[in-house]
Amino acid sequence: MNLKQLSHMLSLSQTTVSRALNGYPEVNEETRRRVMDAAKRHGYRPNPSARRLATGKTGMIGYVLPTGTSVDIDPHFVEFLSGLGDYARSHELDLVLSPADADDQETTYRRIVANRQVDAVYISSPRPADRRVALVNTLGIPFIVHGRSEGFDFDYPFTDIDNEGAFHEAARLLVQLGHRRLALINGDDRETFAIHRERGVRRALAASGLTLGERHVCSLVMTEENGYRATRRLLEQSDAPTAIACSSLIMALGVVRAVRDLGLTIPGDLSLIAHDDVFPWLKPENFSVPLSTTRSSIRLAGARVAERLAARISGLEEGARGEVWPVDLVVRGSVAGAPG
Amino acid sequence: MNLKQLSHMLSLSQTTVSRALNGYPEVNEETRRRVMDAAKRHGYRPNPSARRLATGKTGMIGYVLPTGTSVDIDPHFVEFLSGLGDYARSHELDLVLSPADADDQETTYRRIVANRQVDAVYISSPRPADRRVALVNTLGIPFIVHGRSEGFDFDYPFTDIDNEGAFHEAARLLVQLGHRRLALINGDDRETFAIHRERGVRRALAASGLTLGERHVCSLVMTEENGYRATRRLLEQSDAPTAIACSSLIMALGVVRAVRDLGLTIPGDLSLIAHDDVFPWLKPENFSVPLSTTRSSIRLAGARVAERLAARISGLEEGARGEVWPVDLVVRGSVAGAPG
DNA sequence: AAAGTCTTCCAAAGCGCTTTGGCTTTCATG
DNA sequence: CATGAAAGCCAAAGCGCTTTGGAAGACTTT
Repeated sequence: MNLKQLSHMLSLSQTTVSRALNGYPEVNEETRRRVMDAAKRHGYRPNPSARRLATGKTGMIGYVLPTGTSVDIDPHFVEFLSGLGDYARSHELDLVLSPADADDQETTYRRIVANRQVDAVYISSPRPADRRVALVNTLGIPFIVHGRSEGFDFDYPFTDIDNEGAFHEAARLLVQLGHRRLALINGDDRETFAIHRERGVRRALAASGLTLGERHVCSLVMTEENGYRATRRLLEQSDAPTAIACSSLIMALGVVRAVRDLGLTIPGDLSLIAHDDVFPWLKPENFSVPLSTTRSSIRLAGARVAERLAARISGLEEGARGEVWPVDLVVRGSVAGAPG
Repeated sequence: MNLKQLSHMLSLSQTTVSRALNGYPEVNEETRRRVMDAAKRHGYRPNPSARRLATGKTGMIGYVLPTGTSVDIDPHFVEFLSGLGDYARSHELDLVLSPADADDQETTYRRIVANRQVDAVYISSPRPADRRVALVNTLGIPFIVHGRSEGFDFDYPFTDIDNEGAFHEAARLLVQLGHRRLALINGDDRETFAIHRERGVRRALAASGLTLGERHVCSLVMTEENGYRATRRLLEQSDAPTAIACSSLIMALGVVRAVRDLGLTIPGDLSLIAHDDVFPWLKPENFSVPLSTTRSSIRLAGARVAERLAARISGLEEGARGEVWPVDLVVRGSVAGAPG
């Protein structure tokens, strides 16, 4: 059932039927009702391919997925996706993932924009002066950045959490508890979130005349194994830290294992605070010693990004407003006063 | 730059240019070269929207993503996606995720098929007599099932791993080591993979005249917390098992925690084998006691599914061939002879 | 009553591609 | 030298929708 057939059986022109269906004003309400009715009864659904060709609108949002045999997709992605999908579903938006060589995403961005394959895109895990952000900005496609980039001479819309504030609070708490030697087990420090977190820790330490030693900060891909290694390295050095701030729950698993392997205890020998993006399958309160966390649901962020993308597509949102969500500090058993 | 312009500057018809570009035989090789050349030089890329309208082909594969505020996407998904994306990238295929109400995916399947939004779809985490499989089968869109459904009067193409064989081997090993009371901590037993795994364990036990007690099998969503709870329940009952087969590495984290909480040790008091889908961020050899596993890369499965989908789209693959991959049993420190 | 203004509808022109059906030209064949 | 086939090319008809530029009729206004 296509427009032609439908309009024929209504003895109306395609124009009128199209307009009736798309809510244009210049059609009699009575007629509109008839059209709507017939459309529903015959299960008419406009052919999206035809519509896109005519309008350029696709009803899809895009994401360029960095891939490669040695490239792993972050498990956070799936949680973000849950939220995004949740919103997208209720608005009949589809998400198209365009896999790209992790080292050459530009080609893919250009392609999906040139081809009008999606109405908007989002960018995640941005780095300072991220080329993708600059690119989509000049390409002129609506977009939202999940996280933040920095160092541009233009503004852009983003949704981020207050990583600096979160880690500032976490570090401040640890300092208040008497810790003097803090360490930071961070994610890849080429990404902005990691930079912000480090900044937060440093700022809290500086406020008490302390510093974050070179050898007390590790920046690694967030795996359990890296959490373990980093912790071993930290705790086996001469001025071992008495408290660790950790960028991920998964790494925290490794931290806990390392501490145990060394015959130490949490929080007796080491206090630990990790960032929790809220996974349904791994909860900080269920760690052998309940883990203190800075918490922010990445899933909610996904829903929010989808919402903003939809708003930008339909012209309801404009400008370059960046929003920064506060992060909760949840104190549990893994922190205590500094030993000794 | 569109076809019209390109053909105009080549003083050729759109027909010829189109055919030259698409590799049709009825065009002079010399001409084809000229066309190809000009196309490349001017960066001509056929407009996909127009092409889809004309051909019906989209260059996209689809996945209906079950969503809902209380629906969590499985973290395995991201690994599968890595593999899928990896293959898709090298073949210029995009993946469109269509979020659907988890309780009504049919509408969405019908929509994407009716609208010709994708060339093929895949289905994951199938259940016995899964309605989605029956649906796409009747809808006539090319598809591959990742995993298996059962109980149909038709065959369908799938790629699955030998879950039954894997858990059969695992259980057999445990029995050989003298264990008489095995338990199974399984995933959601409405899904085929869980049923197959249970079957594998039962078969191995039966071969030695043993059985899997009702109270020795747990079917739960695969979270750390559920792994913990199941283990507590199992080990605190009168005829506690001396060995556990576990369906996921994430649950195994909970198993280990519960064992520790109870003051027991692995493998002294309890032997443990878990299934490993191979996550880059959590490795069985890094468990406090290296974990024995049945291993199969879900990422490779993703790549394979993409490959088969591409083959079906282009007509290279037909029929309903199901393929079942063997699973490796990797023995590490977490298994030992039965205590006592 | 003439002139303007809405209201409501339509024919037809795209959107950019593929494909059908045919038309030349060339060339081997009898 | 006529003939048939093969090679190489093209005009035009879709694909199914939106949108432009009217046009007819009803209704006010002067």
